[in-house]
Amino acid sequence: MIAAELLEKYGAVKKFFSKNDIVFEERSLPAYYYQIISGEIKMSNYNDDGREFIQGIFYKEQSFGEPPLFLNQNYPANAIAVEDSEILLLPKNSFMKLLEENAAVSLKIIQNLAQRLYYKSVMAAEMSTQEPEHRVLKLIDHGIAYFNFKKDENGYLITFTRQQIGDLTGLRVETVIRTIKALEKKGILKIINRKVYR
Amino acid sequence: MIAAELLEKYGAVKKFFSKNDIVFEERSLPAYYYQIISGEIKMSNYNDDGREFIQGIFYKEQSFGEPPLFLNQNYPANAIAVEDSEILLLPKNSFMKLLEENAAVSLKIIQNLAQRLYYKSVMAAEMSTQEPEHRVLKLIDHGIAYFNFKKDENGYLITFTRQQIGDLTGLRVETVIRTIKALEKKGILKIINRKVYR
DNA sequence: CTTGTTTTATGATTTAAGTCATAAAATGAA
DNA sequence: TTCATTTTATGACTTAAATCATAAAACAAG
Repeated sequence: MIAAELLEKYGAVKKFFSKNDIVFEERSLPAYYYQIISGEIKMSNYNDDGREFIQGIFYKEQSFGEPPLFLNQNYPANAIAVEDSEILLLPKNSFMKLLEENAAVSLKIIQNLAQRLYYKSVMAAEMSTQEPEHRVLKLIDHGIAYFNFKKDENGYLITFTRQQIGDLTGLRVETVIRTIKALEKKGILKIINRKVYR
Repeated sequence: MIAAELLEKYGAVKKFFSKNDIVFEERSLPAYYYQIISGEIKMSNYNDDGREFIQGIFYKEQSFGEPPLFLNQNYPANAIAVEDSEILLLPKNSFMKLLEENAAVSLKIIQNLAQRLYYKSVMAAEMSTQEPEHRVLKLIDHGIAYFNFKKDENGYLITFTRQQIGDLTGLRVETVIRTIKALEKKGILKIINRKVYR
């Protein structure tokens, strides 16, 4: 996350996206640095038969879509507003200038990319083991650490839908539903009127 | 990749690893920046029942293991020499100093992390679609672009074993063997005395 | 308040990849 | 050169998750 004032100083503009609006599309070329002011953005792919895979979900103060921007490569996924969102857009050239002139920001970017790479590594290993219970739990535990899940008297409320969990772990909804029930039976999760707690 | 002279100027030392030597272990804390001079290093996880998942394979001039270094987190995987290798090791503090004093290096690091994140994103989407042919082909095509596969009159020679392809894609050897045969039958790959060409 | 859509839920069935067994080539070490 | 190990290969069988069908509850929009 880069301070909003700094981004604006270099010419970033605020843009509003309604729920389900497309921020950028797979295979298009990056032109901006994106940082969320408010709302929720998901990055996802659709495979040939329309099945979705969610690369990640991003919330306020988080940036997304930098890798292809730095590499001059096409986006490997779509970015879509999950709910009404405000995003700061900074054109690539201005962003690179900002980086050059503010050394501390580079380290922030590095740490952010490192964090995302770490998540991908952990999830990749987990997804390859093929055990739904493992996959779902790892995702949930990662979510607690890095998404904005809130804790109350029942534990952390997992704000992902079963469908989203499926799209993030490569499992089908039915499998996720059954897996979550199995985890509840084992006492690892709680289900309180359909909401999942950990 | 950072110039060897620059690394040495900051105190990097050359270390030799024999085939199958461990460079670092999962769950240990990072202490060095690693850059390969010669040889081949794989990063991989072993799940509860001993099954391996290869996060990546790295060759000369490439660095590996930076994300946990930047995050002060435990390594999520092991690094093992696939063959005899020489590696430059630079202690974390010196590495951070090098970064501070050499702005251009930060951008290199960013681009390198971006590249790896890009690969992970593409493979994650591919692995979740569950189609072995897709997974294997994506891996091979990525390998052609970023690993050192050599082209000859038959096309690019894929220097991964079936087992490695399996460990990189989350498939079993038998499935990889059958998948490669199927891809050959479709004319997408060539098999010339057991070697795979693309 | 009603209606359409999304989310959660469950049972029955299918299927593709995993597992198991076994072996021939190829490779490498002694 | 021989022997052990790794890699590639194939067939038979099993199994776990996907698929298909169907529905109730929850939620959102008009």
